[in-house]
Amino acid sequence: MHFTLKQLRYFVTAGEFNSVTKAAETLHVSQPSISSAILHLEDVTGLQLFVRHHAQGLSLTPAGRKFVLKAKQLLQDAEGLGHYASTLGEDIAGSLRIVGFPTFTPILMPSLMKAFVDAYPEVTIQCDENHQKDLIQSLHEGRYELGLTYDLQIPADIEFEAIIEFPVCGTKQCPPTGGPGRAVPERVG
Amino acid sequence: MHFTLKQLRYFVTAGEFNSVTKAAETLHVSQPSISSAILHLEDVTGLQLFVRHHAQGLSLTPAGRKFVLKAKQLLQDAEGLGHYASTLGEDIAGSLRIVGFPTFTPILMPSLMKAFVDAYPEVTIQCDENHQKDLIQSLHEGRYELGLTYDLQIPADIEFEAIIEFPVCGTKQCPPTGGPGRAVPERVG
DNA sequence: CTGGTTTACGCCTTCCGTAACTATC
DNA sequence: GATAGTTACGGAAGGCGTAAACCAG
Repeated sequence: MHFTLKQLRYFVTAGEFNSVTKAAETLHVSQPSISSAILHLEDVTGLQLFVRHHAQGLSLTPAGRKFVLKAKQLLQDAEGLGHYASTLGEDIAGSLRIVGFPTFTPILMPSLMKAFVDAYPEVTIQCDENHQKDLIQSLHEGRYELGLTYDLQIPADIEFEAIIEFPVCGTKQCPPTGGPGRAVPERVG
Repeated sequence: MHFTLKQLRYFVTAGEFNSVTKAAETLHVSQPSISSAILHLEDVTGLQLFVRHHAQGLSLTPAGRKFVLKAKQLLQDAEGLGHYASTLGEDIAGSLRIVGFPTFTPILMPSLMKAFVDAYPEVTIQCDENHQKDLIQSLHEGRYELGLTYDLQIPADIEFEAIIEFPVCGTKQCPPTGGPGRAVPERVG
């Protein structure tokens, strides 16, 4: 029993208009595309979904009517999933997990977090502490989006960005931004 | 924001195993298929769903973990829709709408309906009456699955099946079985 | 003859699998 | 060197659009 979301979309809009042609215009495709999608659905379900009136559109059978309702629901859910993914990328109602190096995290984090939650109040922040090795590993495992530590032994696949430097001893104090790979700053500001 | 159910399936099983290879074996496809599906999803959502550990599988990012849950739900719904379509074809918890010709419907229907509900107790039957022209039209419109009438002026696209004949005058008294097109008897018994 | 759906067919995109490459352990 | 994920590329399949056929009013 295999069908695609596209086929459901074509079928549902055809059902809403009771017309292949209208559906084709609405979806900006040709009539045969709509028609074949419907045929395919009727094939895999074994149902007759439409009654064809050759010169004046089509109308749903009782089974088709019931099927449309559920199909519409599924399409809405699919669209909802897309929206949901967007919100995950825009940190709306998202959560940001940060892991920091113990020695200076208590000193730096409060002011950083305050500035961040002022700009993005809908983000919930969780902050833990860990030493370098475990810190790197937990970033790799995706348990945190952000780490705050020294620029020491940072693997190449973790993007590093300096926020503070200590000129006296040449050591940089800084936060590798983001989990490995894609940069986080664009996502969280 | 476009993705397919197949891509979601590939992604979800990869997430369950934390491995492209295991997912490929489970789904009987090659690794590149899984990989490209994931890449596509990461592309359209703008999210990083996995952290890649080159030599030892992959692990979901926090965003990926959340996305998996919703995606899994959608896949279950999709499968549920397929099951639902099957039940529609097997009239389980289905309804059967019959329209009969007024003169003899009150005489024939009771015994027919009794025999039917004995065989298929889970079917609810609705029975109306209408004269020939309206009867045919409502069958065409899919408002009834079955009509009970004389073998007179039955369009070619409605399947006719005789159940009683009147030898005296040569007129057949009979029920066209099923809505137009596909035969209903196989579906309802 | 008109309006609307379906079939026929050729094109193009997408998906898939094999093989080679890369990176970690 | 072994394992696992990704890239490259050639082939197959499915989806799409144009054109033609079909069918009812």
